[in-house]
Amino acid sequence: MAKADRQRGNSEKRERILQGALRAFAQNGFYNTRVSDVASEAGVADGTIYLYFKNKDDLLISLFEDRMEWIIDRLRDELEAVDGGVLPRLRAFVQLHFHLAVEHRDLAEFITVELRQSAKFVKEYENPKFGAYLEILRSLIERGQREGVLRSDLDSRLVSRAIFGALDEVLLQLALAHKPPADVTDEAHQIAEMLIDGLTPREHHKPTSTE
Amino acid sequence: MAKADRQRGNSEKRERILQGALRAFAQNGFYNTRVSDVASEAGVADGTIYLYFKNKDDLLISLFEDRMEWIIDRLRDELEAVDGGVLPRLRAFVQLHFHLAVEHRDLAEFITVELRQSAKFVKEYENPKFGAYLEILRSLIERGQREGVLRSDLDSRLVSRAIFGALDEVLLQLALAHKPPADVTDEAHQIAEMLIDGLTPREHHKPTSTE
DNA sequence: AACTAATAACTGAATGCTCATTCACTTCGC
DNA sequence: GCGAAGTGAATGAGCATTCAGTTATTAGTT
Repeated sequence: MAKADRQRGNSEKRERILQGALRAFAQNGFYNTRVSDVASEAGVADGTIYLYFKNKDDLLISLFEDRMEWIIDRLRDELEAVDGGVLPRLRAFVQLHFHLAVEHRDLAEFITVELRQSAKFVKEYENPKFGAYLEILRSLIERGQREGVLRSDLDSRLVSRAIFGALDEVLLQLALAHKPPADVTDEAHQIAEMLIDGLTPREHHKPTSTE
Repeated sequence: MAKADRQRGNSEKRERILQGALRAFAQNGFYNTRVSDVASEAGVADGTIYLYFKNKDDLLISLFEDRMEWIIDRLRDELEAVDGGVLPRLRAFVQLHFHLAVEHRDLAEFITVELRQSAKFVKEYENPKFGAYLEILRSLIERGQREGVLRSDLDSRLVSRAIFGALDEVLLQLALAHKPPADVTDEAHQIAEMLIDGLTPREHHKPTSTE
């Protein structure tokens, strides 16, 4: 059990550091956070961080990877648990997105604020996990299009990006404004209805095929 | 004309610095840009920047104010020139948003990437210009709701944020991907159609009033 | 119009501060 | 008592900001 303990000890400390980094970055942003801030937030010495991460950039990227993976797993699991077709799942997706964020405010602030920056400026980092997130949404939309419950004249990639953007922006407000859960459910509902109405088929969508 | 020349000379240099800052920030982000980078981009000495701006933060904020004001003025002007009701204007708004961004890629990258960061971390800066931008959209939506061409069961503030988010996220991709203008028009069109279909009234929106 | 002086605009090397990162040393687990 | 894990003071690089010195502009005087 020695090995297992070591393992556990190791990754427990790693996790503590990640948690400290999350709190610190969410509060002050990556560039305004000192490595020593993360260290004291995590209750370790400055040097310890370098036993688990190559440098400050690596800490940021690792935090992304780790937390995004967690989010994606939860989303996937909870979506699969939703019975019914594409529309209920889309609604669930929006609700989940918002409620996850409210339950984990630090995480929400971190991701909404740092995602763009980091994607662009942390050299040679492609952010594959964010791609996976979008992919969940995209495949859901494509399925809806194939089944005929969603209009097919829109590009699924484009639409999923637009939806993500809408959610993300509204989220940013929610996270910063400390809104109560009831409001969150309501706002999520409104957004979901708007998006779904925008995506369900209507007569005028195919003016060429008069058949 | 001596006085006028001095004036012109002054603000021309200020503008040169802002332009340099825009290019530099768009390329490398605020935190990865040295003041001396801005200086050389603008063709002035490092010290000169401090004759026009209090410090690096002030330069960032001034750039926001200045460029946002320019954008807002253009949006307002061009929207007023659109005849017809709310729907054509909404469509025009989306097209304008995208085409402005493509014509001014640096500006688009700067705003999409730095807006959130700055809003949150440049102390005591409330970003009133961004509020004015959202307000244009919100008042357009409210008018549509009053006139009955847009559904009234959604909060206009929430919706305008969601729309901004959707546009902004798609824009980010467009700006980074260097897409040709034809694609831009098409993507703008798709987004506009989706949003408008999501916002126009349908029977099921008021299930309580069976009347 | 030429000269002078006063003022404003500009310059960029020097200053000093803020951290990320390292490493000689200590502590822990076995 | 050995190897791994952890520590935190010391190092040094990077960079925002300053300011003594230079150059351009304007106004005043003859």
